Amino acid sequence: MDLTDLLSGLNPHQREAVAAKPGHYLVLAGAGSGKTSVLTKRIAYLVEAENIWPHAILAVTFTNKAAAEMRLRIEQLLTQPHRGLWIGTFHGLANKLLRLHFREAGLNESFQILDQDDQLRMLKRVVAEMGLDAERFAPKQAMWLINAWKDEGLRPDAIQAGNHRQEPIWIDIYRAYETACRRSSVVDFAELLLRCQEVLLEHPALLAHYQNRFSHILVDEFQDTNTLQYAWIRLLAGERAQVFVVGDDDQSIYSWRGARVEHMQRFERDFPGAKTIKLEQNYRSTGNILAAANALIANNDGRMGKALWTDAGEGGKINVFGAFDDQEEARFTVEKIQKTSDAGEANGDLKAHAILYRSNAQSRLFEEALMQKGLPYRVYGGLRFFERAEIKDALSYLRLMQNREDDVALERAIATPPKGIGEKSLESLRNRAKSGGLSLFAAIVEALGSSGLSGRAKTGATALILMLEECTAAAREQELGDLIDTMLIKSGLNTHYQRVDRAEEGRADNLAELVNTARRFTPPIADQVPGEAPPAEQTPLQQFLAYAALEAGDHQSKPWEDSVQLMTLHSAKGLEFPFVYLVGLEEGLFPTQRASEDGTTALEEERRLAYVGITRARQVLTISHAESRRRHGQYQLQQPSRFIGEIPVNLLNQIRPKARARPNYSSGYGSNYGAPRQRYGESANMGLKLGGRVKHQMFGEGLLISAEGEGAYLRVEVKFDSVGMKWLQLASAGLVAV
DNA sequence: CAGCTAACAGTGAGA
DNA sequence: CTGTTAGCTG
Repeated sequence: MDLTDLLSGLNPHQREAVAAKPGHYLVLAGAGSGKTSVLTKRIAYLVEAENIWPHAILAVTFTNKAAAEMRLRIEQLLTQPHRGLWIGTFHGLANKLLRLHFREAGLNESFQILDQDDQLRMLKRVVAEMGLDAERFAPKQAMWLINAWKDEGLRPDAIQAGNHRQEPIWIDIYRAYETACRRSSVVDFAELLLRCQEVLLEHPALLAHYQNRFSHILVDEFQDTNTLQYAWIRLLAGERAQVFVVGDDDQSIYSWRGARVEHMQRFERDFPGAKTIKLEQNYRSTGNILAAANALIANNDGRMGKALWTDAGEGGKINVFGAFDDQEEARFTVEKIQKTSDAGEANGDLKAHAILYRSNAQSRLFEEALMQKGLPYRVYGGLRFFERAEIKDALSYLRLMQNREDDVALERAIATPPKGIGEKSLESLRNRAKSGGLSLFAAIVEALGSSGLSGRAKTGATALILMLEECTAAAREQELGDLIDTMLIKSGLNTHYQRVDRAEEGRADNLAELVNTARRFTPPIADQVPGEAPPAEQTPLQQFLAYAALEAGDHQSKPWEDSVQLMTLHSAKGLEFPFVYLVGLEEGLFPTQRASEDGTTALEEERRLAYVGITRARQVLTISHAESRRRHGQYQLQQPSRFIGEIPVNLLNQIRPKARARPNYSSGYGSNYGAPRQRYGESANMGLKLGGRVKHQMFGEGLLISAEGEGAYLRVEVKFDSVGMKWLQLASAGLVAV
């Protein structure tokens, strides 16, 4: 592709970013502003116009999906082969580096990657082996702490040096976990990055090599980088590389995962001479939707500042529907989808509709309503292919073929299919391993030699060892797919899951699908840089295992189908839909109770989440809330979310359920002469105010605690001096202010 | 070892 | 209320 093609069709700001002069750049890219396009064209521009060698470019993303998309688009843009160009996720690239330099990193050549489930199992064992009470020292919390520490780049000793508020025992758990991982030759996700960082710091020659190699580093979704990832970028960049990052501080919704939006503000300081380019023209949504998004996010402090605009016209207003309860909300939403779809507005296209909610639990009612109407739908979330139990069982055997020391895999293999090695035998084996500082596998071998196992367990253990030997031998002769097939038969997994498989679970099918996936699997091509030693050969099995760990597969089991899309706001980030239904906008739900209690920072992240939700919509945005909702089994009265109130009323189109007279809550503005400007959800309150004293004919005097609902439905909670808390229907309670 | 029952928790999820 | 898990029983 030639240069003019590359730059044509770009707006001035996009062009400025794509064809930027040498230097560091922070591209502040609003939702729908053509961010991915700018990033990929920047890379193409560097190669085609600036004659930068592809192998001098490093592009980092957070998800495999983003990396794959970028790779594809670059292939289309470049005229020359892009071999040597490193595009990948932080973890994928760290894995690549560690495989190349496993010796320097102090790792076994066939080290395996632990996913979250493996990590938790590992920690359960560590906590148990330390003789700690798993109630008080919950492995889950240990996992959370350890990951948070690693994300901050902290090893156990460094934590002790600094000040932290955790009991020292957690650090001991961290230390014991590290020992266990080292003994098993396994690394968790955070470890990939941390170890990578350390190996570069400890080997100046290696660091210099990569700093020399990469003259250009590009980062996508920069607002999501955690401390370690940012440090990694700075380290690799060194003094020489030009760094080009793209992000949106208003879409930072992962602080709970360690992401630090502050990196955006720090960028100009840490990378001297860095320039900021703002992309504010939006190519996705109508004007009203953008106006709503801008108004909402303006309530956050400390933003870098950015306002989306479009030349595409205003579009319709934002629909707001206040349902009587959660079921009505679901019914309404589904009916609206059906109507829109039938009316041809959406071309009968169901996948043009997305129902977005704050938490996964909310999907149920919508699923039920969709099912009732016979509309196909797809729910994002849940287990992914490589996370399914039967797949993880199979992967455990494969991991053992590569690395017998992999204790997590071995425990899993011992458990399924059952081998007569019960909890008692396992316990003695674990003890043997612990006291001897051995891996579990070594402990089994030793126990067999010294007749440390009883009859049935002995038979099972011998069979397992033999089976692994046979499979390992087969691995030398067979193709990956056949090899997995062989393993599934020899391990008894096939028979086991054919027997255990219940209708609809399709576990046996999944195992067959694993074989298919392996047959289709093409290992990534090792990029050989001219004048450098070829990278060490990895077996296809090893590469497949790394792939399975790093790319857990699609979230939904059913493939492509025209269906309504259901997902959380978090997983909607980066997507867009013509028709978006933002549901459950209620205080306590969105923003969550927790966020409201935690204060401004947490609330602002919720607001950014709402901003992400609004900006997913291309044509029509419908927001809904229910006045009453079943939560944890009981009906609770809900107030509309403050976020609805933050959208100017003139952008809203109030929808009222038919056949039921309902108060008109947004018309207070104007008709209610002299009243203070009303926000959505507020209503006149007969001189009563929250926190004030009130009097009831029967209950006497009390304190007005809270109010929910609207107009005729307005209910108040009063703490009476004599009878305690009561909920009252304001219209009929006859309360008077004292 | 598998299947059942009781107890419990209940925000989000990338690699 | 519901889905998950730990622990017990057959």
